Amino acid sequence: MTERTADGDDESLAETFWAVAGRLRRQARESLAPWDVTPSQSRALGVLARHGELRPGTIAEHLRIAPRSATEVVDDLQTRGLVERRPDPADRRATLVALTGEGNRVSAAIRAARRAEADRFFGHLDDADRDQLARILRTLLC
Amino acid sequence: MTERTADGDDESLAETFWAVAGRLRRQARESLAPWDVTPSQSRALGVLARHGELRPGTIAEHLRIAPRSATEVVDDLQTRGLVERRPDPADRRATLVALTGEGNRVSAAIRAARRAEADRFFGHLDDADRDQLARILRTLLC
DNA sequence: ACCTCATGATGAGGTAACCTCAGCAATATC
DNA sequence: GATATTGCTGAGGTTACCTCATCATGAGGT
Repeated sequence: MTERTADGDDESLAETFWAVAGRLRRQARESLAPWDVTPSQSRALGVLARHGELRPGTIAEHLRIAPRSATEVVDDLQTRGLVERRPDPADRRATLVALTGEGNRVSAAIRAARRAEADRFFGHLDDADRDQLARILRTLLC
Repeated sequence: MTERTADGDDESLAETFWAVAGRLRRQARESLAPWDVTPSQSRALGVLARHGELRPGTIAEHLRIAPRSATEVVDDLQTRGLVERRPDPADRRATLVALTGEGNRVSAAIRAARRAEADRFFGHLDDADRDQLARILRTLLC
């Protein structure tokens, strides 16, 4: 009886926001399944695809995570053969991480899949709402 | 590739969404620090405060997580003395989870803190945008 | 009464995505 | 040269989930 669903719980904007985040997260994970790549790995692939070879520390900055965490993501991508490390000729402490051929292919495929996924997810909105949402979210980022 | 943003990698709505999510998450964690309660625990406290005593499975539904995961959150809250379990008189398989006195106090304090936090976070928006955002997010939840 | 199936909670074990702290090597600075 | 800083990584921890198997109980049929 009454409402059984969780819909009664969005008393605040934040709650609603998190509910949406959960959905989006699940869907992202699902849409990445064909490549056996996790969301955070795919984010790192995206950064590399956009910026070319980078040091782990720089990847960390782009992903807004701790340097140590980037090491981990790079490790995972390397064992999957999607990236390779090579010494940075400019600084022998440093390492450069670059996409392999496979990494480039997978990264491109994922990019397409993510776009499709976003279309599916945000497709329930009309164009005006999508624009509104984008604008409001950007406002929140200051 | 036409990237405009120097340090922001937000090429899509989804990226922007996750950037906002990250901010919100960090801020939530911070604002909960005084009570040594994690975000997921605080969400469970909120559900209990709003609905009164519930079974773990029902809490799971409200939080949109697996029943087993609710058991875990309840465990944590119980060791912190914020909730207690008692047998459900209506079904001997089931357990009811209720806030303790302490749980009620903490839950109320957190509720206030979260409201303050949300005001701070979403306060950059004017009323119209806040309404828009809430409406759009609810649309995304179907 | 008995059998079967569904349900509620939980034990065991796993995963993703982070974190900090300490240490090593190389570089920069004085 | 001595010292501080930087870049990466090993070790180990945390949060918040998950699935699968198990056990007791409940509901329904024969």
